[in-house]
Parts: sequence; structure tokens; C-alpha cells
Amino acid sequence: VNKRRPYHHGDLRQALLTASVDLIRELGRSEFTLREVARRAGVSHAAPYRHFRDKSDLLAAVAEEGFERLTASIRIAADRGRQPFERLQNAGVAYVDFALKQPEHFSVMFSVDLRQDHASARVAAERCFAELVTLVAACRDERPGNGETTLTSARIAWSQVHGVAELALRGQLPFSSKKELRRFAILATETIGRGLGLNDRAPRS
Amino acid sequence: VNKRRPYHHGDLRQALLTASVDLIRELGRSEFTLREVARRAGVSHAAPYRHFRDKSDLLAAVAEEGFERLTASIRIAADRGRQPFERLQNAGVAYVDFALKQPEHFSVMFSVDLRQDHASARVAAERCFAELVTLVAACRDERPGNGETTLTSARIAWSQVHGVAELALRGQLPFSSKKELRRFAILATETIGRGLGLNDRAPRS
DNA sequence: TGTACATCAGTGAACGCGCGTTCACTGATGTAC
DNA sequence: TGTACATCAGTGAACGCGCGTTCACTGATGTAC
Repeated sequence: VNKRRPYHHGDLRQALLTASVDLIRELGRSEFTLREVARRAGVSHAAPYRHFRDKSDLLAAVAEEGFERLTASIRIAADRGRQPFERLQNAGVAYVDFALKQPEHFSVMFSVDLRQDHASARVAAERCFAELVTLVAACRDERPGNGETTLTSARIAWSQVHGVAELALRGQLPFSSKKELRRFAILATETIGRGLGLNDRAPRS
Repeated sequence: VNKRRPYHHGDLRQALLTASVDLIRELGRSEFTLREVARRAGVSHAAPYRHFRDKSDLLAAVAEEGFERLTASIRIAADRGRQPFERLQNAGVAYVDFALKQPEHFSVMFSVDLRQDHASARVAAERCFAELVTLVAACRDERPGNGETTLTSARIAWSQVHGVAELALRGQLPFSSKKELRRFAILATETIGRGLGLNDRAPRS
């Protein structure tokens, strides 16, 4: 603990977010307490109330930050691909990657009830999904697809990668290394792309 | 509260499980407390310790019960189908149905860390997955599949329905009625079946 | 059928604890003149 | 450049609370003889 820290912290808000993520990583969502977060940020337990209305407001901010990072990860991954489906698939794999690399963010993103009160977190989530829709739409510009609307196709694809991410996080998929899991994610996205008629590569049959 | 209840409860263990599920439904996982469960079962707060080692032991029992019910639901749904893929698809839709009808069980099933200590819950989870594998295997007996092993295909299919269930539970899928969601689940399972080459119906393309 | 006794399944008081939140406060910072 | 003052971002004590768990106990039940 740095004793020379001045009375005013500088960027306590961000420090609290970072500390929250660390805390959740170490102890899990259910052990998350405001007082411990404050302790870790080297600040009195009342200080967070300068920056967040209450505990759930802080968690909503963590979720919002998480969605922003996820959106960025997806975008970067997609941009590494050339063909539309390759771009979509990269995004899907990035989604799973994100869940495993930042499980603490991921679990908060989908556990806080964003629909009430915390509008900015909800907006961040919607922006993230919009990214996925764009990638699906690009695939369908090239191929006719299989009859589902773009939106429906996107939701099905999202469900697929979300399921892989969730099960992997809960240890329900028997992969010991991230590499193995990544390979599985590639298989799963390929499969769903084939099912949706979005995959521009030849089916393997 | 029935005041004529005798000193010995009769089946306090089951009553505690039921009360736990009710409590989680009403207040959510994070508000779950042993004392409130005991209160609802009409019993002193120390009584549960006659039946469960501690709080997490009770939750593990809830999870175990949940997996048993899910297995039963899947089996019954599958048996309503004739063709192998129809049976698999029914099971997948039943999985999503279960998550929405018993969200309290579902959330506990995948939140308790089953891998340590609570072996019987883990076994129940494995039995449930085995059911799915059997259904996938039956599809592959009739068709060659697309090159993935049965186990891998089953995991991909499981991820799909699990993702649908999770997103629906979190309110991330914009379906207002169970009927709409059910239709979506049917689409999603059809899609993944097509992708896996398990679907014995003609592709819609 | 009766009785002694072990065992089982509850009770209720007590423990120590940390939590979220509020409050009056104070030190630091920024700004108007 | 200096000063008065408003505002901001912290502090630390205090609040009321319910939690999980333990403990010595007691009432009910089952069984051996």
C-alpha cells in the first residue's frame, strides 16, 4: 500500500472498477462486497459512494466496461478475417476467448439485471450484439442463407457461442487447455455457420 | 404455518429442498440464506444441519435434484418422437423449456461448483449428458454425420441449447411469450442438427 | 404388554462477524476578483 | 500574485442487521428383553 498516496486519489472510479474485477476473479461473484473493493483500492469504505450510487451501480459499471471490451475484441478479431464468414467465425471464437480470459467480467455482464436502472450497461450490450448482426448480414450479402432472417440467424449464432462460453466457464466441457477449447469453438462456429447456410467454405460432409 | 405440526417433521429434508427452490425463485440465488430456508420450512434455523453438512451441501442437493428432473424431462420429450433426429430435437427443446420453467433449479445446477465435494450432484449431471449422447448416437446410426465424433457432436448440440436457455433466462432474447421462445428453440435445434448432419429431414435451403 | 435405554431430530440461545449505508466532518482543489 | 470561498472527494465512527455455525439441551421414536 502506497502511503504517499495523496488525499485525492486521482482516478478512484477506474481504480474501483479494476479492484472489483480482481476481487470477483479471486473470490467469485457472490463474495463480492463493497467494503472489500474499497479496501483494495486503498480507500475508506464510504469513498465508493462518491462515484457509485450503490453496490449494484458499481456492478453495472463493471458490466458496461465488460461489454465495451467484448465489442472491441470481437471487432478486432473479425478484422483479421477476409471472407465474411471467416470474419464472423473469428468473432465467435473471440467471444469464447473473452469469456475465458475475463470470466469475472463475463459473469457480471450476464448476471446483473441490466434492464432496470442501468441503461448505459444495457446500451453497451446492445452495441455488442449489433456488431454480431453486422457480421451475419455481411455473410448473407454473399449467400442467400437458409431462410431465417438476419436477426434470427444472429441470435442462433449468438446462442451457440454463448453456450460454449458458459459451459466452458462452468467446467462442463472437458478441455484442459485453452488451445483445445479454442479448437472446439472453431468446430462449433463452423457447424452453426453450416447450419445457417452462412459458411462460404465447402461443407465437409 | 401449521401449528399442529409434530416435533418431528416427517420429511424435513425434502421440505428444505422445496423451500430452497421457492426462495431462490422469489429472491434469486444471491439472496439465498439457510436461515430463511429453515424459516420457510417452519423449523428452527439449526434444524437443517441434521440433514445437510452446510449451506453449500444443501445447494448441491438442489442441483442434484435439478439434474435428475432435467434428465427425466429430456427422456420423456425424446420418447414423444419417432425418428432419431426428432427425438434429439425434442430433447433439446425440453432442455430450454426446463430452464425457463425451473430457472431456480437451472441456475443452481450450473453455479455450484460440483467438481469438489458433492460427487452425487456431479454424477447426476453426467447422467444427464449421457442421455444426450445416446440420442445423438442414434441419429448417427442412421446417417453418417459430418465427421465429428458422436461425443463432439453432442457437446456442440449441448452448447447450442444451453446458450439458448441462458440467454433466454437473462432476458437477452427478445421473446415475450414461452411460445415464441419455443419456436426459436425449434429453429435453433434444427439449425444445429443441419450443421452436424444429424437432421434426417430435407434441408430447407 | 411394559419398561429401560439408545438414538434420532428437533430447539433456542449464543458466538463472532462483516456487511451496506448514512452522517458529520475535513483536507484538497479550483475559481472569481 | 493573493485571498476568500464554494465545491469536490475523501475520512472514520456509527447504525442496524442478518448471516452461518456451534452448543448444550430436550422431546419423540424405536428396539431389546
